[in-house]
Amino acid sequence: MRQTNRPLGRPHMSDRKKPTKEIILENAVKLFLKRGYQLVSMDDVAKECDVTKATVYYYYSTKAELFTDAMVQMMIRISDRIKKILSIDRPLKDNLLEIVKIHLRATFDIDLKTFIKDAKISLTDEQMIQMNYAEEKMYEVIENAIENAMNKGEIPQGNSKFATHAFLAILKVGNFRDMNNQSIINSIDEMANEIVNFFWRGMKV
Amino acid sequence: MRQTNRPLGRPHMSDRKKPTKEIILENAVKLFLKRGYQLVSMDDVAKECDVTKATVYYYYSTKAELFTDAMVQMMIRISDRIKKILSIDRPLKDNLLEIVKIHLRATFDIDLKTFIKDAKISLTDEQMIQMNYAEEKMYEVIENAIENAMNKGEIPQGNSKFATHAFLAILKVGNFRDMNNQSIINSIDEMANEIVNFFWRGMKV
Amino acid sequence: MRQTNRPLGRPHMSDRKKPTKEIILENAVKLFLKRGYQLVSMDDVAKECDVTKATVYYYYSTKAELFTDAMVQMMIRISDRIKKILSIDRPLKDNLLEIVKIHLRATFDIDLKTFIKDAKISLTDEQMIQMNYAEEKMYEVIENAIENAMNKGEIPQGNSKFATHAFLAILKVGNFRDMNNQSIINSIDEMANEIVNFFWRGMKV
Amino acid sequence: MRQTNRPLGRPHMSDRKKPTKEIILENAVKLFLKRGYQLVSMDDVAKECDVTKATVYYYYSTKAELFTDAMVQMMIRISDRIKKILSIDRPLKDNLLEIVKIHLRATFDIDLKTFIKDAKISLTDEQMIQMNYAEEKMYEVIENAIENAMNKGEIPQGNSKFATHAFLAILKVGNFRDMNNQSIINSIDEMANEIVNFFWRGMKV
DNA sequence: CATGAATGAGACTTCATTCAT
DNA sequence: AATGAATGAAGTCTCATTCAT
Repeated sequence: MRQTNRPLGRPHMSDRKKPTKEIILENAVKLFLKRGYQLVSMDDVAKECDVTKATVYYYYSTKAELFTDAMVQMMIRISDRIKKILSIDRPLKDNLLEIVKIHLRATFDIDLKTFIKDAKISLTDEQMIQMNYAEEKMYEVIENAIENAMNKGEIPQGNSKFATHAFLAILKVGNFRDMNNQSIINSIDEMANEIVNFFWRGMKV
Repeated sequence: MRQTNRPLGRPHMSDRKKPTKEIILENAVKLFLKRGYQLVSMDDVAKECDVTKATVYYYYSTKAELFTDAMVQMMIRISDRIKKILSIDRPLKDNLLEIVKIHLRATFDIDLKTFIKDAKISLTDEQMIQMNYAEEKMYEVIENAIENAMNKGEIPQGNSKFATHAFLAILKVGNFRDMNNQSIINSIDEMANEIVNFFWRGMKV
Repeated sequence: MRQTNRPLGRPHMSDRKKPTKEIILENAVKLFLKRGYQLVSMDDVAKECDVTKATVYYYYSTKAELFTDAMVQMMIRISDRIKKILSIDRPLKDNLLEIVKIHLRATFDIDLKTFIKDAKISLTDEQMIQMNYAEEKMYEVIENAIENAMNKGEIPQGNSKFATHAFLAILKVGNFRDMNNQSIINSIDEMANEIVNFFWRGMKV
Repeated sequence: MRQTNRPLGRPHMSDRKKPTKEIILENAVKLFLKRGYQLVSMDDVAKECDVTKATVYYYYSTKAELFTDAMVQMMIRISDRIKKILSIDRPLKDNLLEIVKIHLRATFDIDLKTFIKDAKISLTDEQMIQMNYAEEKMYEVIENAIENAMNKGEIPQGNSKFATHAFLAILKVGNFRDMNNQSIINSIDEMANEIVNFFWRGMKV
């Protein structure tokens, strides 16, 4: 007779322990996004993962490397999400609206440039290149969609790079909170509309 | 710590011109803007001012206090500059263009929110309030100008707060640099025009 | 006609400002007794006196000197008080009882030796000698009274130095407070009696 | 900071015998007893143990924690020693005499209250509680022995707490040294006798 | 694969003291 | 007589990193 209580067959995904390296990376992403490079110590990461600092160093030989990996991985994930939305075949404006809404619902909002500057002195050139590359890729996804729309005549021809960054910039208006932690417009849907409409009007001749 | 053999005590009044406190504040602003809160040590500030750390502490009893004072002072200076430009009696669009041009010529560009988050855990509530207040004042200057223009019919009535932050957001597109440190549009004047036009179109019905 | 509101005659004692040096000394005594040598800074003393640190240094060229003066002055005051009580012509036991009661009512209780050790490394030999001298004088007052009583036959002949220190030691039992800040005996009078009786019995053959 | 060029990381296990934590605690006890809380720096402790400051912090995350642990451990050791002596089955007076002799031979003598006050502002409530608890336990050992003797009729019934603290107080007379570092009674045995006899007489009706 | 132990460098802060006015 | 400004030395604590096991 079987003695153990383990169910028959392959264990559920959740039962199998995730590789430690992944655990570390995920927690690192979370912590870095919340507090920034300087305010996260390797000890913090270790504690969050329930391993020792030495274990973190076993997988990532410097904090800068962990940061780079964490950021790149995050940017890739963001790129993928955006790409997925933009691949839906409907007017660009609808897709952008969707992106804005998702962004507004997300809990974090950082300014990549200021954010990375915090880590810059610790990063090697190679690491900077990796991050920059991932960053550009992220922008390209949107840029391509805009160029597409321009070619299709959805929006007038123009500087797609400028458009991309203008879009990303206005996106952040949605994250603004005043002294009393109040947003400019309370409803997320209304805010999203306002943002996309503003952008859309800006793009027109 | 300083290595020179400058004697203890107060130096002859004659050889210093500006009050030490001012010198410290100015250098602090400069350093904080360049590197952010965490990456500037009180020693850095002291060295930059050619005084000892203890002297810095004589005037500012904590780093957080120095930071707060530095930021508030900077925001007040920015407010004043913007106010001065906006007080010129000509179409708002022209004034905004001027602001954009000046901003693009300035060397620094920081994201206030991300920037302050870096210092947040060290700041007292009182200090946060001071900074928030100075920040709001800064926004109000632009907001008032926009409301004015709305009332005059220069631009359609609308959410002036949203407009203000949209303007400040797009402003930053001008500071974007890609992997190769290239701006999206090379000429400052062209970029300024693009930015203001984009904003202006976005504001229209 | 007189214009001022100052009353005729010599001004009240309170109106005349006490010499700064005295103010400093008094506050120093107070602070040192409360916190000990190390935990009182010259700044603390200055603040307490509403003068600047430099003023304190004007009168006392080092912290050690201020401490020494403060302690000596305090010990002299204590000697005087004890002397006054002991000079009353009644049984020694009654006088001791009075001393105990007064001591128990006082707010401070320090162990001189431990207390001075805290300052020792900063004190010059000369300063140590001054303090030791004042300390011995303090003990002598009691010692003399005990010797007197021995000569008068009030108590048996014996080692008067031992007796003095035994008395001072048991005195401190009255200051003991347990974890919950409770004294061993609640009523001061009862405690004083217990102490003196214990001492008195101890002195008997 | 240590100047030697000892390589980073953990040294070979072989060349160290006692666990580092123990070494640190022992040296801390020694130093704190000699100089008190304020006058012992973490660097002092580190140097005494021939490790770096960082190592001390590896085991004790604050100076207050190290102090607390050191004091508690010391009080426990004292309790144990006293308990051992008092457990010998002979007249209480003989046991007390033994305790006094051992105490007089020991090199240190501190006033716990004054001693702890020096550290108090740095201690957490929890740490104060730990120390108070250890202190009370120490007193209880003697108190119990006294109560026992009272029950056996060796000494008259009375306030055992008062008796305990009276004993500990007179004990300190033996540690008194005058200006010239002279004890009141030169021979330790004589002094011990004098002390115990004084206490014993004091206890009698 | 993972960890416990150790370290060097550097951060913030305090403080007794000095000196020109 | 009093003070504001400045300093050097030291103290507590943090942290990225290393290494033997």
